[in-house]
Amino acid sequence: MARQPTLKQLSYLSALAEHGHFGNAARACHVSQSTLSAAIIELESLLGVALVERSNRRVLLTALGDEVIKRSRSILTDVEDLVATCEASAEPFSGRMRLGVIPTIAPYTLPHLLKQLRRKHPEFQLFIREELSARLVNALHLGELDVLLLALPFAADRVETRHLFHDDFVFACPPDYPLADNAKVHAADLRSHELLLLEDGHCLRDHALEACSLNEVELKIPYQATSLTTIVQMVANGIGVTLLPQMALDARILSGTGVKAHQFKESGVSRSIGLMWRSNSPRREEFSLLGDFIAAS
Amino acid sequence: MARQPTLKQLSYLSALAEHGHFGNAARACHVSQSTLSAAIIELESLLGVALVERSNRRVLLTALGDEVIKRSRSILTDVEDLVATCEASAEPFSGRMRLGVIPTIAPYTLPHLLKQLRRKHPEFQLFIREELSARLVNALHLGELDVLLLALPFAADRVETRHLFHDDFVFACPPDYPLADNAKVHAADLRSHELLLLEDGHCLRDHALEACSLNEVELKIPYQATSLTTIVQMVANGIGVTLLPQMALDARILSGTGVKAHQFKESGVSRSIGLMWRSNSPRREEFSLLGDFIAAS
DNA sequence: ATCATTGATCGATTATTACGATGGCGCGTC
DNA sequence: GACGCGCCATCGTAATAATCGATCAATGAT
Repeated sequence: MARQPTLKQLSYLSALAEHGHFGNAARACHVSQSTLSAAIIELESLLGVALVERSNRRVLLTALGDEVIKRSRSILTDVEDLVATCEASAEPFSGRMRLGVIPTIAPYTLPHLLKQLRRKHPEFQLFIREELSARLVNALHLGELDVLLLALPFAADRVETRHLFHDDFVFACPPDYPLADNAKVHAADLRSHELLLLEDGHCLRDHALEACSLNEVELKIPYQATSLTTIVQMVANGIGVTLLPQMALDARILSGTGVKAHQFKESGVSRSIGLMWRSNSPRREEFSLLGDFIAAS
Repeated sequence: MARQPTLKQLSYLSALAEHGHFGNAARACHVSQSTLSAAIIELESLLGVALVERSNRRVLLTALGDEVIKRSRSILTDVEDLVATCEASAEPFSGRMRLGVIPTIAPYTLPHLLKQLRRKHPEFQLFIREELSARLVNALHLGELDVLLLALPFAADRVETRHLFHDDFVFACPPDYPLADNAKVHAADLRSHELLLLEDGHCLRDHALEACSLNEVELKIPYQATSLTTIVQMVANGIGVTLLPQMALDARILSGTGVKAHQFKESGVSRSIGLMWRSNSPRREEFSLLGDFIAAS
């Protein structure tokens, strides 16, 4: 395997080509003339070719030297770009980050969040991936994602989580449902309704039931949908009732459907929204700052 | 000025990303694990960012690390290309060379020479510049050219020259000129003819006169042309006679014109064709080999 | 609980880089 | 044509950095 020239050698060569003079080039590089001379000699010896032609009056580039200079300058520029990229990423909200989000959060939180991020931190590149919690955690451990935005708790090893805010559940029923407009419902009353829920795998399902202290087996669950929007349509058509997260309502998921929403009499009927990252991730503070940002926006 | 990462560090990082394991990567780089570990730490410290995420089971790349890896690989490839370019140029006839040629040689020698070069040394890139000797020497000293192919002698400082071969002069006259077909002419006889020569600056003019031991003032020179082809046309039209280099005849400069060529009775009526390069050029042997090639072809 | 694996750390050694001083060469000058 | 000047190469030495083997600490696996 042939040895490689040093970036330092290449930059010295570049300076030499620019100044056409060993002494001046050395001064520009903040090294002694002998150092630069030795570096050029070493470089030429390494490459096995003559790059510059010395004379007492000036220094000339060989035809090959010219080619090498061009390549060297390109390489040096690339290295500087690499460093600049890292420098830009050194401060929070200026690099790139891969965020996994579950489907019952993404459509309701991301539009506003991304808009705010773009406004406050235009350099920040946030890549989004929307999948079920289990898949997200898997991707997290595979290193495909850096941090997850999901509903907690969700069992996972070697991770840290941070709670951001609570997202209340509300009771959603058809327009003609026998319930006064401003009435609040009891979580326990759900047992007597045809409850529409998302299909297995969506944590919203589990969290909603748990928040209401309900057990799946004691409920009538006629159908399982794949998205909250679908469920809302089904509720609007009188097929049943459901539980919706407040953030979906805030995002106007009910607008135009006539479906009525009722708060629960009990407090704490909610899910916890939080971040999750690998416990040995080197970007913990940055994730934490992202959490602050999400909670605040 | 921010410090630069080392190519070694970048290659270690690349190996680490490839193997996902410090020990294996170190083995692949033929260094100890501690060395590679220290190098990565140093690199991260230098860039001020976390590139890899360590755990006891595997090594994961940060999102930024992924970006850095991509850039690093590109840089490393560029460096390898640079080295390869030089290696290819290390052996003669495989790099690039800038050759200056005078107008009274170029059209008659280059076609065949370049064809042979391409055949024997397809990797060799020879850049040609055609100008008068004085300009070529100037360009040579400016470093714009590496070597010249011209007629010798030509006064110049700090150069070395090498004679390659003699190029005989022949006497060229109109078809109806009063001279037996196979007759040879005396150089001294030129005094009585209307002699057409190239304009000032062409060394052919001086060399031709000197080869014939003639002085410009004792000749009838009705017109000065800018190219041998033009002169031949004028000779064909009966305007006068001229001296032509044998290489031009070999290149069939007379074909179709009816102009007759006559050798000189004297031997040594010729010009010397040779190479010239800066005396401190580092490619002397290569120029010499090029000379061999030209003389042989 | 114990063990195996892995990356980080430590101290010693070696290799590299850098410097100032000096030498040698080519060019211009007197 | 001898001299002086400017310039790059070389040398010896000092500082710096790279590398190694051994060991430690942390983390999963058994």
